[in-house]
Amino acid sequence: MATIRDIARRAGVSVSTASLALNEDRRVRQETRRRVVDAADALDYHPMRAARTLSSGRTWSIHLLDPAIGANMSSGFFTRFLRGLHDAARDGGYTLTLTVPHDEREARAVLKRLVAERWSDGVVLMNPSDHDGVLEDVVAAGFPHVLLGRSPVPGVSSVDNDNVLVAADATRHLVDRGRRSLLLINGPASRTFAQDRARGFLEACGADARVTGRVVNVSGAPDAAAPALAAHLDAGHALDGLVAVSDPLAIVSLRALHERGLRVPEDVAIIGMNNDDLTQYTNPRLASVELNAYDLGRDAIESLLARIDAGGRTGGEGRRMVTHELVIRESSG
Amino acid sequence: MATIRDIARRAGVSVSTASLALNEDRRVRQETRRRVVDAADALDYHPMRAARTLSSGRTWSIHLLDPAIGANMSSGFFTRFLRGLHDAARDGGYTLTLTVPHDEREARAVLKRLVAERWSDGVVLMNPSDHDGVLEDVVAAGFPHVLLGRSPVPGVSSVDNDNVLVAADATRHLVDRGRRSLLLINGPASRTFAQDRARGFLEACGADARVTGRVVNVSGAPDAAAPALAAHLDAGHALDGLVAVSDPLAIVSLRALHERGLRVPEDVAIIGMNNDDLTQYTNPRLASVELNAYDLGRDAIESLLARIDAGGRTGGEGRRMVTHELVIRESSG
DNA sequence: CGACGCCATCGAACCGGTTCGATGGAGCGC
DNA sequence: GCGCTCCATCGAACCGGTTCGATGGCGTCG
Repeated sequence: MATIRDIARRAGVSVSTASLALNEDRRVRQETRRRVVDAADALDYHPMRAARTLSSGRTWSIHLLDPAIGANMSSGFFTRFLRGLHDAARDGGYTLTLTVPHDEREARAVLKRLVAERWSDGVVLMNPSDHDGVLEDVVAAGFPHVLLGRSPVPGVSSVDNDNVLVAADATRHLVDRGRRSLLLINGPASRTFAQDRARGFLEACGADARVTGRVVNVSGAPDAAAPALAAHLDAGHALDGLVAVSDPLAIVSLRALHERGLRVPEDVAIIGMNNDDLTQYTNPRLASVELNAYDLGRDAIESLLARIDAGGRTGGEGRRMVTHELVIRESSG
Repeated sequence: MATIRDIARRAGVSVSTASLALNEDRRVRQETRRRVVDAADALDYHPMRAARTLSSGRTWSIHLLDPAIGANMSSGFFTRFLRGLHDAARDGGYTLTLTVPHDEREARAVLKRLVAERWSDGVVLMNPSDHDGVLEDVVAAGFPHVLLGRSPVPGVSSVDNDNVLVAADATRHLVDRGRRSLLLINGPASRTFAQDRARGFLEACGADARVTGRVVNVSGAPDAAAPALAAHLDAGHALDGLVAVSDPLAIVSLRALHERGLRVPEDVAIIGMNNDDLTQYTNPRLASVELNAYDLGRDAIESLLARIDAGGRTGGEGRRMVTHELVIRESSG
């Protein structure tokens, strides 16, 4: 392994000049730089990361803290998001690091070490649960960060879909196809994304006097959608359009309707969200809302890098919204 | 940020003694260690990673090089695998780093930098395509590594399912349920996993004289299973049992059979592989083979750590096999 | 009582880069 | 010809740990 001292010796210059030359400092003469670069090429020189970090203070890596991998989020969404993160980080010259804490206590511990041991220059916080203290920690430390999937808190940058609009667009799509009695199969009422989607749904329903819209909240496994839906129908409510906040919820609903003898989309139109891989494999194929997870990842990194460049406490503030698109398939009529 | 010199000063010892005390060297007296540890606690001391790496030569991180995220592998499989990697790495005191090269050229470049700049102590190579030179590079460099999803090459450790047995077990399951005319919807014939699975399938078929087994290879998107299946039926072959090497392939086949008026499982029994999330959402629910991706991840790390501890060139050799289980659901009869 | 050995601790070098202040030579104006 | 500035380069300090060889105090043994 060649070190910078080897390069300096071979190029016939001092170590400091070699370093300046390799970092394209304009103080070194063109011809000197040339000699240094040639020597570096000849010896296949690569500066050791840890040494660079120690002296410069920058790690050139970004950490992803994600308690939810394989848990409450769809895998397809996660992998697309991860690719977005990765690509944007790489474009900025950064490497990606990853932790999957199993509970809040562990998340806080990891975050604390992350900051104290200076593993990375910034952190992406994925879906922190609503009551954890991870956020306070990171804000208090003035450590560069960006948050995913939650409403902004003062001083915290976040990147998210416009959940109000996502739900409203999906709802309007069903209304446009003539559906009048709608139901939203929503997530837990405690989560802000669910609150936002309920709002968008109800606003879209309220815009047309002929339309009635109701909301049920389900939590835990997607299977919980089936009894919730059954209760709705048993209560005698009319139903010809169904919006689900995730594709698994939509698919469970689809099965439940089928078992009650209701046809999709003839009797009830359905649209889900996330545009998971599995939408293509249902019968009928499931309409969904593409949330552009890849862009979410890219935007998160861009926001974070802005904050890093600004020195931590400021930069990339506020909430970035990522676009979404309806993906119309058979289930929506 | 407290440094080790602050600790030493507060504890009234030299820097070297402080370092030895914190690293539990038994040369330091119990009482001195106590003082140092107390000082460290009081100042909330955390050794900076880069400094530790620079002087000790160990990064305490493992890199995952995975060209396939979101591509030819199922997302659920990937996330479970990743969790396994993560958990085992964490248990060993290591952190996880990640790259997603877009093509072979980039993979080689990343790997080269990884080794030269010493980012990590070892690398997990996921599904390297059969013709790349990544393997040669890593073997030549004597860099600790472990490979996933491919037959072992001399000097390369690998972790994998026993693909011959996976296919044989799935096949025997259908035979046990009375199926006699079987078809394997296989991956590209160039991939070793596909070769192994074909072998297992044919061996299981050959064990019973009443059973006939045929294989079709498909590549690219899972949709390609439909025409392949149609061609098989059009050729006049009998068919009452179908083994697919992935769940998407199985689901596409299921739809294709349905469109030809064949019932599952009455006319044709189906079993897939990977036990993806989506198996629960098909109609009928899809039987599958659980490949224990989490264990695959854990074993990969364990093998890698053995190699790291052995100094790179040796340790954790050969091929580790991970168990699998049949998950019986409606589609297999 | 002196020599020896052991134990705990220390100082200094080292890992491989970056950066800052100093140095020396060339070019310029007066 | 002297002094000034500017430019290119250099030496040394520094980042924050680890590790090795040296040192000094103590108890033990002959």
